[in-house]
Amino acid sequence: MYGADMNGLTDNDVYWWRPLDDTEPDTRGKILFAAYKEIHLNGFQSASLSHILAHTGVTKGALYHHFQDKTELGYAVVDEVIARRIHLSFIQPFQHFDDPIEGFIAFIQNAGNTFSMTDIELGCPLSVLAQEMAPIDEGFRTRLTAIYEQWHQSIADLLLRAKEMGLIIDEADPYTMAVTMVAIMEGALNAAKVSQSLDKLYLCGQGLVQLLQLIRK
Amino acid sequence: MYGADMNGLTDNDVYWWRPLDDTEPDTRGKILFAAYKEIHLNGFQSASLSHILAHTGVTKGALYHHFQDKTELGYAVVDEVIARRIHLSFIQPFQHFDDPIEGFIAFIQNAGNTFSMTDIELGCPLSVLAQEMAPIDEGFRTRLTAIYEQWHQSIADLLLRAKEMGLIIDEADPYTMAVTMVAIMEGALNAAKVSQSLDKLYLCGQGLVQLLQLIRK
DNA sequence: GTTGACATACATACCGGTCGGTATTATAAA
DNA sequence: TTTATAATACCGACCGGTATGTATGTCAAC
Repeated sequence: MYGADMNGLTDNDVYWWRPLDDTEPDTRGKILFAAYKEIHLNGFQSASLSHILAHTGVTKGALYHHFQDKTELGYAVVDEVIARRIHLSFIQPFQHFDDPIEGFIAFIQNAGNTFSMTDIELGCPLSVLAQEMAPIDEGFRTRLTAIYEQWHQSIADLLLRAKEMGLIIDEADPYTMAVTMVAIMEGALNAAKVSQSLDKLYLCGQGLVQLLQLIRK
Repeated sequence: MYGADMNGLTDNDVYWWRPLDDTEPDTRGKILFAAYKEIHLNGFQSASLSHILAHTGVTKGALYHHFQDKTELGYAVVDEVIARRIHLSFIQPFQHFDDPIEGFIAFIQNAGNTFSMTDIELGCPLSVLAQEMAPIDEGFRTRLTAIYEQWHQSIADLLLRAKEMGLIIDEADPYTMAVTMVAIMEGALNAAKVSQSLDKLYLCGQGLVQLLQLIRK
């Protein structure tokens, strides 16, 4: 869902949101993206600054010039990389469907193709960080909660539109369904990650589509 | 769902499956349970053997007498603590419902009461370990996959029984629905953990109950 | 007197973080 | 246009602390 080529962005440029000319060294950006990958693979606590530096060729002095400490680097990864990826892959696309339910179903059915195997192996970075850091660092927790809330709200908005168009049954509460559907998507990615295959992801996709069809009028 | 007093077991004895007399020192068991708690809180990689030893009063020599290394200790925690907790809380109860669907719904509606705040804060230990270790250690991954597979299968069995009893619609495939429903339960716990409240858990519970009622005949 | 169940002291490696120094660029007075 | 000054960007050796893991010793039981 935040696949390697989604939205025309690749792993190497998805985190840029301001134009850069070639001469600009952009040490900060290099650190940020290397940190994102290291954290995605190892989690925040086990992420090694030495590894990040080794992968970038940047020195420790440069890192501590741009970031106060490891925690602030982690916060920056959440704010500037993860939040943006989730927004681009899961929030923005849902705002432009003509038929909300049809669009949602098509999105889910297409989702399986948008994943690289790396995505499956490493799972959703939002979920990974949330599981690890939510209980032990309030700064991470509030940031991650805000991202989830945006996600829930965007799906709820979509279902509300569907309801106003008379497309879904009255018993389906948009926000309740939105939270449930996000849970399915995250649970699906988790299951795929553990089993290291797409099978469980497809099954959850089918289950989610079936849920959408069941609440359809 | 693996709440503090679930199945009449508490955090302090849920991991015992063989009787012990009072004189038996059971150093291994003490290490095992302390390691479980440390791993549940910090994850495996950040779990500190020194912390575990400090909490138990056991020495390093004893630890390395009973376990080859940290990884083997982690495997033992999965095999002997986590697998058992999941089985007791999520698998065993589902095998004794007279009416599968009614029993399932009652289980979900009651689930909110069985959680302690610690459960919410720390999340599902199965999910936590899976997210962290699946991509980087095959021994963990296979063990955790096996637990998930049992869980999926037990729900699928329940839904198959329901189908044979003519309780659910033909379009509902038991295994597909089972995987989806486990995804909802895990996603729900994750959402509750991040938001540090039961609200999202209840919403997902409602969503799951609604799904069950929609596939009902 | 051999084995199992520990206890203690130590070895080694890596961790995040600091700090004095330097190269480059920007600003602006002379 | 030159030159003084200041801020920014970066370098890398070093530090204290903690991590896992090991080597050796003790001691009770059979």
